[in-house]
Amino acid sequence: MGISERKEKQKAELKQLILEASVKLFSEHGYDGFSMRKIAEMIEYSPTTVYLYFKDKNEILFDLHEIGFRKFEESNRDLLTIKNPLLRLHKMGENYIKFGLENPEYYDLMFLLPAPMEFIDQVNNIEWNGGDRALTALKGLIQECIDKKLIKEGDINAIAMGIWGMVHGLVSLYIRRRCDKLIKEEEIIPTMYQSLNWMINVLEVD
Amino acid sequence: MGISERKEKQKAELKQLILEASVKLFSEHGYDGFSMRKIAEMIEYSPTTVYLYFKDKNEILFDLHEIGFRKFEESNRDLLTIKNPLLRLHKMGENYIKFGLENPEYYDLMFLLPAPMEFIDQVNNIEWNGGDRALTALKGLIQECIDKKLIKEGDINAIAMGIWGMVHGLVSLYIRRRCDKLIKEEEIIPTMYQSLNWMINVLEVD
DNA sequence: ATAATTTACTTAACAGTGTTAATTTAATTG
DNA sequence: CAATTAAATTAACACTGTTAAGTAAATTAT
Repeated sequence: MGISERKEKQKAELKQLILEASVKLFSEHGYDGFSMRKIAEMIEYSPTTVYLYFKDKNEILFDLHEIGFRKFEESNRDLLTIKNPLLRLHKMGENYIKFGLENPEYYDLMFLLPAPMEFIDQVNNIEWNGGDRALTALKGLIQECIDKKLIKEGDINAIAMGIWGMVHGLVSLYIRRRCDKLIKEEEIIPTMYQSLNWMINVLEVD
Repeated sequence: MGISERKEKQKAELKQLILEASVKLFSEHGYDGFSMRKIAEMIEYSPTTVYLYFKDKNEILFDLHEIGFRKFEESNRDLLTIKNPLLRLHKMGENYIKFGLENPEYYDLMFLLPAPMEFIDQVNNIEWNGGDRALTALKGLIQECIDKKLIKEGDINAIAMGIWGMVHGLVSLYIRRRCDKLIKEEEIIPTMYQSLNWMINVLEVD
């Protein structure tokens, strides 16, 4: 059935086209500038056509958030070359901050906006794989540090949430503009890395 | 001029009425359920009347965010009884988390939503006093801890941002539902306090 | 006391949003 | 070539924030 195969391929292509337009629209104009009607306009279809390929706006935002996670994992590939787990942990934190600063729109979607989680709630039997992979990686690395007695012992979950919380907190305070009213412009980003630095230092076993 | 005085008082009263309706609407239904038209309906005026008392929606949200800060400062009054600065720092962190968990809508406005910062940008000669007071208090406390050699030395700004970042990160991951897909429901909140606990412990000088 | 003016508020409208139902157009199958 | 299926569209609903224009009442001036 070559004909139905080609049709499916075409359907997949239009879906891809919608997604690509969405990526462009979202990464350039963020959540506020993002709308179903604008996507339709970009691909030169009527707004309702988009609904033949995606259940709703949240499904598109969920897909975009997954693209963000893949981008994030990509940016973490260079960690594999670092042997020392504590050093790797430090670098992982730096990468996290760097990713957030360089991809604020994706970061927003991955960790700040309600949309992707709302989609997960609506659709059954679906997990938050992106977040799960990230946290699992972090916990594995912390365990390694503890095993090699590089950092002080403690509950893995608490340590992981603490470290994640801190870098996430820094990035999201920055993205949501809670820093620029309190800290001199040119000192914000250096301070963020210094904070991470300080934390890695204090948790290091002497 | 008793007559114009009374008129001004009436104006102030309606402004207050709008604000009270806004508080109720926002704290019960959050940002998504909040609209100018709904406020108008609540106070039984036309939607455009609201614009005679507030420049736009962002001004109302800014005012609400300030109410949130006052509520937060209120909840921190019990800190004054604690003599030991490190203990006070710990308790301040706990209060921060507790406030976020108990007042997620206010927290959203104070630290997560763009609206209040957008208002500050639009209006000239206005500072983010709420955030400024909070960070100043935190930095003062950290300085006290360092002076009394209770915690390891380091750059005050970096330490303050690190601690704030961490508690903010934890609370905002919780509010934006990034925890419940990764951690067992009943373990989330205890883990948050454990994370704080762990951080206070590692930064303590031996 | 009556006319002019200011104040307080409303109606109507614009330009947008997500989404659904009904309808048309095009392609495929019988 | 007709019947059916698939794909896309138009129209509509119920919202949103916000502005311009108009109305009614209260206040001030003559």
